[in-house]
Amino acid sequence: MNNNLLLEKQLCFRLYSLNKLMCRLYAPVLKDLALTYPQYLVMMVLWQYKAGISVKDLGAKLDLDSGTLSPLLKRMEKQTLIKRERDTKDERVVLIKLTQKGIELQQSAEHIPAKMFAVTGLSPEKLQALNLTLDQLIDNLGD
Amino acid sequence: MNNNLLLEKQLCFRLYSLNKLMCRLYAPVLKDLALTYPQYLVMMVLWQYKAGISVKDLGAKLDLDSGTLSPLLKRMEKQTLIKRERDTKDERVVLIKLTQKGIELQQSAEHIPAKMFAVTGLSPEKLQALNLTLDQLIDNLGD
DNA sequence: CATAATTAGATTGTACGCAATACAATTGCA
DNA sequence: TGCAATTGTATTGCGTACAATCTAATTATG
Repeated sequence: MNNNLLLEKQLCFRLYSLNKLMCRLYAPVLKDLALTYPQYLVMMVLWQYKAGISVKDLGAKLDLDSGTLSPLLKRMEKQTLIKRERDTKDERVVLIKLTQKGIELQQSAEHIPAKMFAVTGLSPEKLQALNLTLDQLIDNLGD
Repeated sequence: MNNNLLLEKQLCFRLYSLNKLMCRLYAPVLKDLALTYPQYLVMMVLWQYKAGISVKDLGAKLDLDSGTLSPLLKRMEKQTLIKRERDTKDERVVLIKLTQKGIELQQSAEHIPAKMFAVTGLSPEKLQALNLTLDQLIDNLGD
């Protein structure tokens, strides 16, 4: 009997498990900022693009489509973290911009990366090596 | 300005992206078996435990709670892939067992691991090294 | 042996993730 | 210019994830 179908052998299951573990580890930290994990990812993009970014470009960065982003962004708008404005140059485009509250939240998030790095228990070198391997894999999987 | 909050620097975002990429790559392959990705994970456990397994033990293997598993298993029961029976020794326990259809589906899945391995573009050695690193990380994150 | 504590599942409510579809704005081209 | 194709976003529907809560069954303890 072929045993290649064992759960423990699958790379995909490791990635599935790790993603869930990460979400759970971030959850209590992000709760202080009243953010969910995907909302935190959105905020990281917006902190980088303070002039604003279209839903489309945001989706390209996060690899998420409008079916996910539209309701997610509406919830964030309701929390007054972001504003949504039609682009006057192209009315199809919705530009996402941080509110003052959204901008200020960055300070409260500055400590998170170091904190989460510590949780991984990896040395800086191991982390970098892992990141490189994962980037290569993302590339191979034809992102 | 601290730039540790860049999306591209985050290990968590790589894992988040890879998990989604994996799901998308499996989706068309699993569509032939009429399985979703989490259902495929459940089937792998059941193919290993043909005598049956409790919902609790299944949840421990997959790291999923009853809030996720109960409806998921009901959908699988509706597809007649599995049966759900109360354990006569302990009426609180629900035992999950494959139907004949569920058992036979394994043959149709045997080709999937090799196929997906090919997609990764990794050598067997690189894959094994990556799996080891990820297992260590899973361990560190306190699975 | 009665009752409190524990355990196994189910249910409810919220939030993704994504396919499929719809629609309005823009662009391309005859 | 007129109209088809394309583009950007929104909506709908389904399937996870998971916290919180509930119920029934079992176990522990005085």
